[in-house]
Amino acid sequence: MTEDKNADAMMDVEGGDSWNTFKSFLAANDLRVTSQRQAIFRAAYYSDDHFTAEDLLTKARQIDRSVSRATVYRTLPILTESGLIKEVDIGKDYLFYVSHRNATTFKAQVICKDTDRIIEVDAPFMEWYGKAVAARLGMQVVSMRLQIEARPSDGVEVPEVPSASRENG
Amino acid sequence: MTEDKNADAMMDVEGGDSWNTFKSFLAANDLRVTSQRQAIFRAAYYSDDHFTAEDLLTKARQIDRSVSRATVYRTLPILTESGLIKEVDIGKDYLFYVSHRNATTFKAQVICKDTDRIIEVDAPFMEWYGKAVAARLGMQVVSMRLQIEARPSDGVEVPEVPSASRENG
DNA sequence: GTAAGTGCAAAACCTTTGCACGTCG
DNA sequence: CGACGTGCAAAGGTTTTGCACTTAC
Repeated sequence: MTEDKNADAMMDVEGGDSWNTFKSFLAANDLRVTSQRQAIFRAAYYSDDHFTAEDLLTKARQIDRSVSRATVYRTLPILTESGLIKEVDIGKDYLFYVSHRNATTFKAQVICKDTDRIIEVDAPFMEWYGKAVAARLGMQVVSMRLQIEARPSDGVEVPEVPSASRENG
Repeated sequence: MTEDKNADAMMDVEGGDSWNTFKSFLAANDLRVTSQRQAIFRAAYYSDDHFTAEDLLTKARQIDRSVSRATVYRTLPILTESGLIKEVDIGKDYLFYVSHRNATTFKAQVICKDTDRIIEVDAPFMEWYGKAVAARLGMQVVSMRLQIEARPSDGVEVPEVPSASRENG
């Protein structure tokens, strides 16, 4: 049940057939295509915002009732390793994730202390800077994160950014 | 027991009387000076490396046997709020802390994936960069972190840095 | 003397894991 | 049909908390 055509139908919405990317990744790693993985993939990849494992469980269950928490936790590493989503650790007790659609350059996170909103900001310069810092220590960058906790300046209203938690730099 | 003179005797080792700073902070916040807090302060502030809560418990107990895990966890926020130590979250299940002696400029952390060592690196430029990024969103920086996971470049031996996990930039 | 601090052990919380059953290929 | 995947519930591991006792001031 939940034939491929469902996912295939929406695969071109974002311009790339990411569903096929995912299926290929599964095949390449001798992993099976299950209805649960498909539901979790869809819920995650087409999310417009940062989400937690619990969020993802809820969304995936709206697609396929049989999805369990354990399977969500077991599928998240597959999605991150396939590059379809990105893990975002902002130092809370739980992790966030974001769909990696369109992501090309390095992103920093601005975390609003008042609203808890996470804003992904292009910071291409950081890629160079990180490499330089690491090189000075004779090391190669594996990964990197820049996070800025901030709050609205006095008198400035936080703008509503409907369905777009990404900004350009 | 454990008279003030013990702490007072070592207070000038690092050039500032941080013990008095701590006592003042406690007084200013209507908190009491206890032997456990003194032991934890000493174990934390005079640490030469990043340490966990568990590490701190062990070290503090070498100074005062009566220190409990609960008190360590209850004292850590006091130490960070007083500015004597700094919390370092590198995304593991547990937090690290570093003594904040000498710390003036913004530091980034380079985390060696091979050795798990954390190296504090001066990155004063980041202070400006973070402010600029936040300002563009109409926000003010509350705090910031730049972390670089890296591993030794091929053929490069990681240098031993005895009693100094801080580097200059 | 009284309010604050402490130790102990249990609770909390997200995430992982063991096991028996289900299902993809 | 056999190996991989899943759901459930219990376990894990760090940090927090309730409670009765102790201690600073």
